[in-house]
Amino acid sequence: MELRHLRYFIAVAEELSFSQAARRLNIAQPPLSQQIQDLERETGLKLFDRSRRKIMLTQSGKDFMVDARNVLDSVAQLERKTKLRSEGHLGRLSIGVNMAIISPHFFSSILRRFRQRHPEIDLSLSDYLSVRQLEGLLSGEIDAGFLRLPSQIPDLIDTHLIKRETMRMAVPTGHALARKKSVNWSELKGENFILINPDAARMFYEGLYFKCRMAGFEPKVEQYTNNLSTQLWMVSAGLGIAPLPTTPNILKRGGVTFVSLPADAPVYETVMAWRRGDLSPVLQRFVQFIRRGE
Amino acid sequence: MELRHLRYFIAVAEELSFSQAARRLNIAQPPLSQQIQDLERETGLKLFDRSRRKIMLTQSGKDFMVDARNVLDSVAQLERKTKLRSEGHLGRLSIGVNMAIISPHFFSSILRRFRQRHPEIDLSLSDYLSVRQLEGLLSGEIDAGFLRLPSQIPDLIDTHLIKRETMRMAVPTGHALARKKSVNWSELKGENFILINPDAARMFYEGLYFKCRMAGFEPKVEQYTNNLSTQLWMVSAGLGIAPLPTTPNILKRGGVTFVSLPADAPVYETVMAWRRGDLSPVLQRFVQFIRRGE
DNA sequence: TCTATCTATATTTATTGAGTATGGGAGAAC
DNA sequence: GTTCTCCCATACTCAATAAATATAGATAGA
Repeated sequence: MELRHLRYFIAVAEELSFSQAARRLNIAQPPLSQQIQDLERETGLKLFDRSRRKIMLTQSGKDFMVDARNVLDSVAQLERKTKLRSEGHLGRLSIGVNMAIISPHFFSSILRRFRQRHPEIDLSLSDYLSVRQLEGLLSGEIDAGFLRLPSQIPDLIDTHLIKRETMRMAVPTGHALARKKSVNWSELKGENFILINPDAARMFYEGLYFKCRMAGFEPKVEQYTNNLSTQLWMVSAGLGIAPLPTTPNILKRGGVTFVSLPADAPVYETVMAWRRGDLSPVLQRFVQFIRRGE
Repeated sequence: MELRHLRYFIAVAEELSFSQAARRLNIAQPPLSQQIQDLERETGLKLFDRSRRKIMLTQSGKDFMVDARNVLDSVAQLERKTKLRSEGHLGRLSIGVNMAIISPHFFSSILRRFRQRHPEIDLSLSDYLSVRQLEGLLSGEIDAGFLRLPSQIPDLIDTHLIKRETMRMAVPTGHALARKKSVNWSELKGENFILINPDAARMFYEGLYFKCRMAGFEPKVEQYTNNLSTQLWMVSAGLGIAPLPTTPNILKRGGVTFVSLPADAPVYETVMAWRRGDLSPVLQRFVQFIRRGE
């Protein structure tokens, strides 16, 4: 039994005429008669009563029509949903985001508008560190990620720049450096550095280490922390200084002063990343949506 | 999109191997690859990830599989129900019955056993007079009827004999004829006949009229009634005599005596009737069921 | 590096669905 | 009653396409 049989049957059942149905189906009448006969033979049911001039559905025919319609409806739904899927209007999208580096306002605004535009796309969010997101992308766990770009990034990842920030130094307000607008690399010699845990962020400090070494010293790390908040708290407590991007989320804090670094300071790049060559229509939509800044 | 595409797709998705799926489908591997490619082109979706040795379903593929299964399930259900229908195990059967002439015990016993044997067949019952049932059969209102056979029956009706009864005469107990075991036709001359309304039963009295005329008189009709009960009541009240079948449902009644008629008395034939050539599998089952006396 | 295995491509074959021509039967028109 | 018309069925041909065969390319494992 093929869909053709069911489509032809429904046409004849609705028109109650072979020739009329054939016209509607854009085929000649004889093959239509043939197919219906094949169907009747295959099902073992007499579907039509052709004894009179105007053909009639038998009871078997009426019963069969209910189930046949059911099949054709499910096919129509399959085709409808398939079209939506292929156009990226329907599907699922798993997004990773490092909430420590993305403005919640910016991010929720994006998601709100995207959900509004594409209500049929299921979004699932995960708060992951940047490195974890890259793993997640490669393993297929997430489809897109908002993360801070490490110095070198896998060849299999494509990115779109969201924000580019230069590095500044957070110093305790009472500290000698706090009185200056900007400092040279060499002036940082001997200072205690408070850095984010190297597991999560080592790669982000590579540029810093390089500059310091060029200036003739090795940065002295006083303490590693897990997050920006603790990092800033430690600075304000006078435990040391911390390199930070221009606009961290937790910006204002008593006892902390931000000092500019030379123009060749490392940059923080916040990007949206996804698997290079991932053709998922939903992802395409999302990337396009972000790229256009909608 | 054809069912073939979906069936092939499901096979590959389940086996996660083209060659394995091809073996299962009893086709060669190249046409299977072809069909899947056609499907991917038609849907605009990349359904499989063939980049590695072991192929994988893409997310689109997984989503598509849900709906494809849905379609194939509805087809399977159609085929299952169609098979049951063609074998007469599933369907509807509209039955007419003249409860005045059918033993309720006999009839309900039949229906109970048939329903037990064929729980998927919907039975609908209508209590109709015999003539009305014949109309109902011809119009398609009912599919089978239990009725008393008129003298001549349409050519388009097939019947199966349920019960054959000879005619007896019900007379008031005090009546002169009541003392006799049997009476001749000529002895009925001058008697008042109480008959069932001719609209419903005229044809059943044709044989009686014929015999009376042969015996040289025209039956004198005292009264027409609607049902056997009234008919018997009138006899017991002494208003006249009434021709009745051997075993009417309301048999015993005070003041009424049954007297035999000659051997050539008309017979009452209770039959099951259906449209000649009606191939409805459910009806076939029912007819067979009754014929076999199951 | 070689082999085995799996999928894709190219080409041929066979099946079958659709088209054309025609016949028969049932109402409708005359 | 006869003819006409419309509609479905049958017989046969043609064309589209699914499947088969042969083969190439790729990848993992020996």
